[in-house]
Amino acid sequence: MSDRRTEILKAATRVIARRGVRGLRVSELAAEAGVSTSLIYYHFTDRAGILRQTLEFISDRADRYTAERSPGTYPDDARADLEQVLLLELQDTPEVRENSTAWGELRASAVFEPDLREDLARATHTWVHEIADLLARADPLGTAPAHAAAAERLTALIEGLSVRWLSGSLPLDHARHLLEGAIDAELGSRRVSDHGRS
Amino acid sequence: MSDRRTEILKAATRVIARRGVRGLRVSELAAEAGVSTSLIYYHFTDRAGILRQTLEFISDRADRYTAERSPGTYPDDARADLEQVLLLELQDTPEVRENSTAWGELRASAVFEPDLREDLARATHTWVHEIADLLARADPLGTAPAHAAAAERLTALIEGLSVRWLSGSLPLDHARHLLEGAIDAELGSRRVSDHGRS
DNA sequence: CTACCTTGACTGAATTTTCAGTTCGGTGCA
DNA sequence: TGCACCGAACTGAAAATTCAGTCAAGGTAG
Repeated sequence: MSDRRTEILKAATRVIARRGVRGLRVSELAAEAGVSTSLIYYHFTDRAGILRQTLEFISDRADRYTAERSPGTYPDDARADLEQVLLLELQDTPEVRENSTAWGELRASAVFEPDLREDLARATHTWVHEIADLLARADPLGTAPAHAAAAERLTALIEGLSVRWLSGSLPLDHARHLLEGAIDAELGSRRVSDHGRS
Repeated sequence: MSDRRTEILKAATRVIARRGVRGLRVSELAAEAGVSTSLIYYHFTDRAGILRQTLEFISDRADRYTAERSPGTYPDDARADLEQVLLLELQDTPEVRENSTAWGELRASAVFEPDLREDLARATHTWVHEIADLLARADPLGTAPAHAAAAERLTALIEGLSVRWLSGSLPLDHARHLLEGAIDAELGSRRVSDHGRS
C-alpha cells in the first residue's frame, strides 16, 4: 500500500485529473510523486504502461469505493439510500472531482484505445449492478430487467451530467437537482414525497 | 462553402472523430484537407485556434442540422417527433458517429481548456432549448421549467449513452432502447404506443 | 491597353520546442 | 552483493510554429 509504485499510481490519478490523459507529462508525474523519472520507467516500462496501469488502478479503486459503502443502509428507506449513493458522484470535494475527472478521461480515451475498453466495461458493469440492487430494494414491485435498465440510465445520466459540470456547462446544484428529478421519473415519484403530478 | 477554410474545418472534424482531439496532428490535418500546414496557421493562428473554431463549426452545423428538420412534424404526434429527433443522435451512420465522437472529444477537452467552454455552453443551451420545445408540444400540460429540466436530462443522458456506445461499453440497440425508456419515464409513458413490455 | 502596384491565399523548407525514453555514476540499506 | 532508488545530463524524433517568397486577381494611373 505505501509502496512507491502505488504512490506513483495515486500521483498519476491526480495529474490526470488536473491535466487530462493528454496533458500527462512523465516529468510532471515524477515531480508529483516525488520520485525520479527513472524510477517511473523502472516500474512501468513506458508511458503507455503508466496509462494502462493507472486506469486499471482507477477502476479498481472505483469498485472498492462503491463496494465498501453499504453499512448504514436503512432498510426502511431504500430510496433515500439510493438517492444518497447517486448524489455522492456529484459533489465538489477534491476526491470526487478527481475521480470523476479521471473517470471521464478514461472513458474518453477508450473511444480511441481499445486496450482500455475491457477494464472500463467491467467497472461500468459493477457500478450498474450496484445501482440496480439499490433500485430493487427501493422498488420491490418492479421487475429485474426494469431495474437493470433504470440503473443503466441513471448511471449514464450521471456520467453525462458530470462532464457537463466539469466542462463548465452546468452548475453543480443544478446537476444534482436534475439527477433527483430523474430518480423521481424512474421511480414514478411514488413514496412519501409528493412533487408535481404525473 | 467550398472555400478552403471550410474544407479545413470539415477535415478537422473528420480527423478529430478518427483520432480524437488528443490525436490531432496539424500535419495530418493538412494532409486530410489537401493543403499545406502553413495554410492552416494562416487561417487559424495556432493549434488551439483550430480546436476552438472547429468546435464552433461543429456546433453551428449541429444547429442547422436540427433546425432544418421540422417539415413533416405531424402536429398530432409530437411525441413521435420528439422520439425521432432524440434517437437521431444514436445511429451508426458515418455522419452521426463522426459528430458524436467529435462532440464528445471537444466536451472532454473543455474540462481542461477553458477557452472551449463558452462555445460549448452556448451549443448545449441551444440543443436543450430545441428539445424543451418539442417536449412542450408533446406534453402541453406540463410547466415550462419541468420541460426545461426534462430536456436537460434527456440530452445529458444522450451524451452519456453516446460515450458508452463509442467506447464499447454499450451496444447501440441497447442504448436506443434505454433512451426510449427514459422518454417514457419523463413523459409518464402515456400515449398510444405500447412497446414490448418494459 | 499596359505596366505597375497591392493584396490575399497559399507553399516548402527551415527553425524551434517539447517530450519520451536512455544512460550512468552514485547512495543507502537489507 | 544486489535491489530500490536518485539525479541530471543527454539523445532522438515528433510536433508545432515561423518565414521568405510564389502566384493569381483586381485595381489604377498613365
